[in-house]
Amino acid sequence: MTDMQACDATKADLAATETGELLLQNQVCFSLYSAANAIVRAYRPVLDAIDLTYPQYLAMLVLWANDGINVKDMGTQLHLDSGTLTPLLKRLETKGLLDRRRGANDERVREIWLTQAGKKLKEQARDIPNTMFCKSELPLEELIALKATCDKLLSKIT
Amino acid sequence: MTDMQACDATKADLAATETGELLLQNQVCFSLYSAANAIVRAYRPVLDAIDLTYPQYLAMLVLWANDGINVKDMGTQLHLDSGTLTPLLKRLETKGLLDRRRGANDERVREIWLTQAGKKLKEQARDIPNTMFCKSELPLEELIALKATCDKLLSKIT
DNA sequence: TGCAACTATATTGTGTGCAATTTAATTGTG
DNA sequence: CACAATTAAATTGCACACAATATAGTTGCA
Repeated sequence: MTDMQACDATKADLAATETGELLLQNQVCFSLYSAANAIVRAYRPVLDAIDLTYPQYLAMLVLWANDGINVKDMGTQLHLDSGTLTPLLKRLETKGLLDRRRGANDERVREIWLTQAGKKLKEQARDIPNTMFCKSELPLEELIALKATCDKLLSKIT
Repeated sequence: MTDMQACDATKADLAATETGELLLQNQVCFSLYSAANAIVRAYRPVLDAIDLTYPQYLAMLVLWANDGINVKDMGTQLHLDSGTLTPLLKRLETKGLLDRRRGANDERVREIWLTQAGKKLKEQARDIPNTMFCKSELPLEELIALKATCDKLLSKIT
């Protein structure tokens, strides 16, 4: 009743042939993909004020809550790997927001530490969540439900 | 009661200071962004079988329903611009799936026409929507609600 | 009709995402 | 203790997204 309920062959065949599953209009994933792109676009003017991209802002969120975290643990939180994070963190280092230090015990590990400028930026970011909330113009309950479904979907397909 | 309900200053201040809005765990947008990335990853092994990326697959969906569409109209449907679509369509042309013809009436317009191989690929893609539906392991109703909220969000922030 | 405004596409440059591979350091095991 | 297996980052290569700009081609209107 839970796992396979969605994969009943008869249901699936009916859906594919009669409701046009190969139409863009019927693709949940496309809606999610488009909404995610739109979110990054909507953040842009807001984040321009503090000279961050959206992924850079996410990395800063992690650091503001976990100063000194290493690349692997940041990657676990952000669902991103070193191929994405290493150059991103180098750019934030160039901006003077953080330092990338080798771990004292384990030379393989790269610890990411906020600079004073990096810590200070948190104050300027204080209003961003509410600004974006207002941009969405969606009821809080609907956003909460959206987050719950996205989190569930992520855990299922990862 | 509708537009500004979310932006009440007192509510917002409370939320920011007391519930930690600058925490990754409380970011709806981050969940959406991560789920969208995960979707592209989940499509990869499925689409490898027909040698398409996820954005290329979306472009093919548009073409299978609108053969001969131009770049601008495809961009409207996909919420993507020529900066993204021109190189993507060139890659699909190189694969032999489509032709890029100049419009007969208007030389500025680029019409995209499926080749025989491009049309034939639709048969091989027939099962993909259901395969992905099964991967998600989410009830149909929840996916429908997810799509509705994403579509609403997209229209609000665009 | 001339030509400025507009439109469709293409190009350039920057920053992701991510698979695959490489490099260097650490750990487990005989 | 040697050394294969493992691990953390970094690197490489490719394909997006998208802002900004460039290039043609078309249209409107004085």
